[in-house]
Amino acid sequence: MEKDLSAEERIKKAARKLFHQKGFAGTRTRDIAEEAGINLALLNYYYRSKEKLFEQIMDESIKKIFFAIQRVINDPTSSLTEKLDAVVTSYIDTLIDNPNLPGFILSEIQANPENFTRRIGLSVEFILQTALYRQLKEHCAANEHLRNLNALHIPLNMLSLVIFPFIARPLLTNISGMDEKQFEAFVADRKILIRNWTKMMLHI
Amino acid sequence: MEKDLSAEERIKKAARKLFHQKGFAGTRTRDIAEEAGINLALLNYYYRSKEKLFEQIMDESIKKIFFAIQRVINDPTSSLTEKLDAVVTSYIDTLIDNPNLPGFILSEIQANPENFTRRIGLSVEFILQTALYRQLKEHCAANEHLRNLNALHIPLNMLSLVIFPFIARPLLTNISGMDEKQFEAFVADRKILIRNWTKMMLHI
DNA sequence: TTTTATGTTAATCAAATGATTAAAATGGCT
DNA sequence: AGCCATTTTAATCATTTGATTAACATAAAA
Repeated sequence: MEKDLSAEERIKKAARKLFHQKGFAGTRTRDIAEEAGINLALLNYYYRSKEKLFEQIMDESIKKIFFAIQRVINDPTSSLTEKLDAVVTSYIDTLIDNPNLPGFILSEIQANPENFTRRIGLSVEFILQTALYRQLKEHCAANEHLRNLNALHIPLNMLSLVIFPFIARPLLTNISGMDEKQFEAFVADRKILIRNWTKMMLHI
Repeated sequence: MEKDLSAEERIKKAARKLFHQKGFAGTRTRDIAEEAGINLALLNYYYRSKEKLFEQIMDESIKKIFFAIQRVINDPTSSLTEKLDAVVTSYIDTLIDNPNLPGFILSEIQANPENFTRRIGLSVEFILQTALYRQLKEHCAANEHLRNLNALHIPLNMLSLVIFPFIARPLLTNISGMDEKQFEAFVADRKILIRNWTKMMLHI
């Protein structure tokens, strides 16, 4: 219970933590209030309802995970290789700071797909129109080994390799016996590895 | 409402569908009853409680996703390459038939990690002791380019590349405009692709 | 100091939800 | 048919849970 934050901020912080962990349906407003160290009524005083509070958290979460890399992949000056490198690095850094973010967003998408295509909708088409994706398609078109490859596989692979370890973290650490520090080192190692694997896939 | 199944079976089928979609907390027993076309009380008559019913669904789900490949990866007669191929193929086939399975299991792990390490615990250590993993480590040890690579990255990559598209399916289909058939074809294509990418990573 | 706006709390409400009960229906068995 | 075990239902209960209310506290403004 951090006294240096305002009640409103403490509520949002607690809500983010619990929503990220347990999802919307699995989180009770009373738990948020307790985690924030405030009276339950204050939650409704500041945020009107559980839904409204959730919307705010979700919007901020989506922005964080989608827009973290937007500048990188739209930079017209950098090369394809430079972009691949920058994307992987900045994404992994974001996820190390917010390890539950991917699981949270993907769970809520699965529980409520309609809601989501609407919410993300516009801010998602941009992926196919980024400088990165254009460079990728050009590269595939120019390389005879890649000419029959659906270019979509490549960014999907990068996201898979970056994100999945965070989603499967409890399992992964349990299997391998890694602690939190070791896990962070393990995924940090993957910054370079994923860049190299991706270059292999692209025959670079 | 399939009349050819017993009430007990219809309940389990409905429960599986809803739990897989909405998770434990997001599913109401009344919804299960309605989906199954039976009276709510019947659910408790056959399964005692929502928790007990969930346990059954979860146990079966875990078995399905963990033991689908157990024979393949423990086969002492097949080569490493053959195993990689078989694992990817059988896993993707399983997931095409059960597209919500990974999202379901991973969501519940995230919401309730303690519960899970206990539940999976024993049946998970086996991964590090399989024939596949041994062959993998031997291969890495024998190859100078791979000697400094933590071998764990490789099976993790395979699982990432296989599973993640199913977890991100709503997003993926939304971005690319794929329909269900096209998505299935897309992930089916990945059977061969992932095998090849994995072989690249292993310098095979 | 009184007043007023803002922040906070305890108590309570109403709806949702998991579960139970007691009665009714169903189907085999003699 | 009559009897018995099993299955199914409607009605109800008890608890949980999101939300509201009315009172109280605090601090700034007049």
